[in-house]
Amino acid sequence: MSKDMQKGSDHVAASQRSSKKTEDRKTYHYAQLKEALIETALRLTAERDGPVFSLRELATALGVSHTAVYRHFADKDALLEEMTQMGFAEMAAAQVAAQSKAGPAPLMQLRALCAAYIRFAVDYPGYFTLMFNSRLGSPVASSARDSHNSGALKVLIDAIRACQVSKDIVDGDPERLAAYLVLAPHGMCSYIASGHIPGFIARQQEGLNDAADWMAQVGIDPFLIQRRSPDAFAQLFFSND
Amino acid sequence: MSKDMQKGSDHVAASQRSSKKTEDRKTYHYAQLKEALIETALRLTAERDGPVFSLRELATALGVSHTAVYRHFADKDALLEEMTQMGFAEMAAAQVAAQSKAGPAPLMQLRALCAAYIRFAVDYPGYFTLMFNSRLGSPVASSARDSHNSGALKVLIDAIRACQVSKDIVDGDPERLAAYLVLAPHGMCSYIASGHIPGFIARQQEGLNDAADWMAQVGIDPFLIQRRSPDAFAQLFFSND
DNA sequence: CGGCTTATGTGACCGGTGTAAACAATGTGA
DNA sequence: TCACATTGTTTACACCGGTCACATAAGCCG
Repeated sequence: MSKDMQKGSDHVAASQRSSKKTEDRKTYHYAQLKEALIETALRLTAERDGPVFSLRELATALGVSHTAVYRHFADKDALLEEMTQMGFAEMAAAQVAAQSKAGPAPLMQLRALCAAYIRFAVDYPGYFTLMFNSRLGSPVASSARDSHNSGALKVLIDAIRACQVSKDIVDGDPERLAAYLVLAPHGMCSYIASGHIPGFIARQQEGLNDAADWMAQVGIDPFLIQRRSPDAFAQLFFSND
Repeated sequence: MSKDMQKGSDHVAASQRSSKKTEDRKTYHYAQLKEALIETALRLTAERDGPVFSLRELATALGVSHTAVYRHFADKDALLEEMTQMGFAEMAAAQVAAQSKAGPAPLMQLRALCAAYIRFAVDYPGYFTLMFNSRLGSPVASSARDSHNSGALKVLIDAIRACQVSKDIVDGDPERLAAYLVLAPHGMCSYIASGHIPGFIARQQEGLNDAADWMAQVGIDPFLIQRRSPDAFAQLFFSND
């Protein structure tokens, strides 16, 4: 069942070339069909803003019989599940990247993380839909998704801890803070992924990019030790009307 | 090339008819099949936490041929679309009910509305998934959904206006406030509907019912004119740890 | 009443989809 | 070299959404 994940760095291209040899007789295709399947499935998911493809389409796109998929995945859900895990990994990577670009200030890092959450859903709506808005049947998948999700949350939790150490935001269970801070961005992402961008974002902000930064500021402010005054907060909230 | 070798082996359709033969008309069923279809479809959706049924299953559950559905709906999306609209109507009704139960104070009403948003997703996850987490193809459906959604938002916007008049919360575009206030509850609902209840809610709160009230308080507080102090806010946020 | 139109349900069928089973070609280790 | 596990193919099945020709009930009009 568990296959050794040998790292044949890229023989895919080579084996694909083999088919170029004359009329690609019955010679076989991939040594690593699995990688190619995932890759293509991810591409289709990205193109269509969601895991909207059939196994047959996927297989024929790679010039392979549709049942070949079952040599590498138990069923379609297993494929989707692996893709989902890669989505969480991608998301975590995006978070880390955003954090490291934000400079040394813990509060700036925290804001960058919140903004990156939104940006991820904007940049990869297919991933987001796959990860959160689609229904994987098996409870196994669900638990795996949960663990990966908390893995992605880990970065956020650490950032919150740093902000507490630097006395930027209030003390208290960082996990709880992280879960709450993520709700509003997640809600917005859910709207976006389902094709419904809240009107005030679409109209009154210049774009989703700005909106991400704006939301990060607004969302975190209530937890700052040195909060804005009510007036200043309102001014921030209603900026660029 | 096997187009049609044997096709039979499904004659369950007559069973229900013969069973009701004694008291009901033998041949015909419903003058209003449409209502029965929607009703059953909603029941299945509620039972399965999402619109997970086939037209054939739906039809046979009512003892009719699956093509009968097409006498009342153009296609499956049309059925789902009508169900979606009923979902928004149900949600708006729940909002109004919650508001009227909250007493006369505008701020209490606003809190009740925010809590009711979450409670709706908890009570009717099938509806919620249908309304927000499923992908209706047609842009028509999407626009109808938007308008109905803003219809549901209308109640919230009015409540916000009332709170501004009563000097409970800050001035500013009520629509924008409404859209933002709804994000965190919606994010939580999206988590819930996708089977992922944030850990801190499941563990540290007594239940989702309490969590709804808690979230309404926490979410609105930043916009109060008489905000809590940072300490008091933190105390509220980390209540019942 | 009889005949017409219209609304509604039926069955046969099409292309497509996920999945299982038997089979065949490949590569690898003994 | 040869058995054998790996991997892709062929065939087949049950199910799905959707179309079409057809049957039949309901209503309407003379």
